[in-house]
Amino acid sequence: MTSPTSGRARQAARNDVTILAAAKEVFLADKRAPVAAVADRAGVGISALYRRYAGKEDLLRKLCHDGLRTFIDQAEQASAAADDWAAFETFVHGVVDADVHSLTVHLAGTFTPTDEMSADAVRADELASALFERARPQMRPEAVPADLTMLLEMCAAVRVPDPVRTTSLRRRYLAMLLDGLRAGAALPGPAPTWLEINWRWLPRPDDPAVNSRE
Amino acid sequence: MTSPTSGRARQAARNDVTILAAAKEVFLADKRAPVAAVADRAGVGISALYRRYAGKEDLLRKLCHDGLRTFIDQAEQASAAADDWAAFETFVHGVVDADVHSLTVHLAGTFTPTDEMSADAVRADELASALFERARPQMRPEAVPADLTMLLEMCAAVRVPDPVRTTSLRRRYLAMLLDGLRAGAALPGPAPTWLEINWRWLPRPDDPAVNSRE
DNA sequence: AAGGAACGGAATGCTTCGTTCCGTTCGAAC
DNA sequence: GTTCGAACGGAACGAAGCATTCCGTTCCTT
Repeated sequence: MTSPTSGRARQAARNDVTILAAAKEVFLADKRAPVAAVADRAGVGISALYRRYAGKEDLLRKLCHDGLRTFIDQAEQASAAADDWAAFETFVHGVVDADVHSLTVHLAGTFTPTDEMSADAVRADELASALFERARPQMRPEAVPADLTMLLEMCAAVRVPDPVRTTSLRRRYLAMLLDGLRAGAALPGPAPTWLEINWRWLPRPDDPAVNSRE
Repeated sequence: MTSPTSGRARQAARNDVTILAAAKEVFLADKRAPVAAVADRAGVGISALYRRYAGKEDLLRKLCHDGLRTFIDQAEQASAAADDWAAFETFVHGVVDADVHSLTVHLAGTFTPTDEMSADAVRADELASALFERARPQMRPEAVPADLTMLLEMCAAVRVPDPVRTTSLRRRYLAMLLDGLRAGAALPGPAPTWLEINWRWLPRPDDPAVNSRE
């Protein structure tokens, strides 16, 4: 009962992860993709999906929350490293490789977050900031934790049709960014504010011109 | 006749640029925005728009081509600088500030390009590569011209609701990227190929899972 | 005063998509 | 072997969104 090794229940359990994986792929490629695309990608019917989730928003929320948890896991694991810069680098690599940023940030605004998600978001922020602060002595002086979000955003923008190459290329440009984060002349302009970083999560002020709908 | 300073014709001429500017703003924020959003932003009716363009695709094409020409202009102007790195930096700054990259790359695939556009695209590529090669001696050895496209892509990913701040923040991260482009340890993985850079322009192979529809 | 270029915006028809519904399948229990 | 029902597949439905068209109005121009 707890672990059916065959039969219908087993297949259903397998579908649980298949659907989630398909959803991740599909919505990573296009956050406005139709639900049917997820079912197609998973090789199941639409009803298999609606049996598990109350609606599209529910699925999106689940996906995003999972991403947030992965983010937290990566941060906690990386925190164990003794070397400050190595801990930071391990963390960032983990987040970029898992494409967690797209999941948590690009999907923002497509659903209303639960209280638990908000709490996790705060915790994720704390962990990431702590990691950042540890590595900060080795960075240029104007760097702030909010920069991390933007760096991740920039890495997420690197995308080619082949997922493997996407990961590889992201590593390439992440290396450049981290080198750029460490040294060089003074950066122009003020650092990003908390509001600028988190605007996607804010309640929609019905400003169609400013709120990107992509 | 050639330059009416008042009256209806004058207003119409003004609308020409107003509509184009509105379209730029709107499609920059959301490449899948409805045509009506452009008219609203421009403060005109829909017919004012359809009087000027045969359809949405026509408008998109015009917008993208204008962006391409701006790109070429920036490259030609920057080429005049004597210092190789300064020329490259001026060029990149110009392109990033004008948000030309979004126009030319993010809009790719939303219309079928004209022959003239294709020719301009080749020319743009040549100019940019030439600028890149001039500055290359001051870069890390693995850097290739295709990296430039990716750097611009990454800068374009930096976006906050306020356009002014967006420009400012892009400058901030562009500075980091350029510092990262100049020195540091070896970059991981192979450089991007031409195909990886230009896949958005290729004819759609009807692969909904790979082709992002955003 | 007439004519018409330019326009505003409602109306139209089509496409896309989320969700529901119903008939089918097939492992499990007896 | 037969029955029961959880899990499905996928067509059908209805709501929205959107590109484009159409028609009545405005107001320069002559």
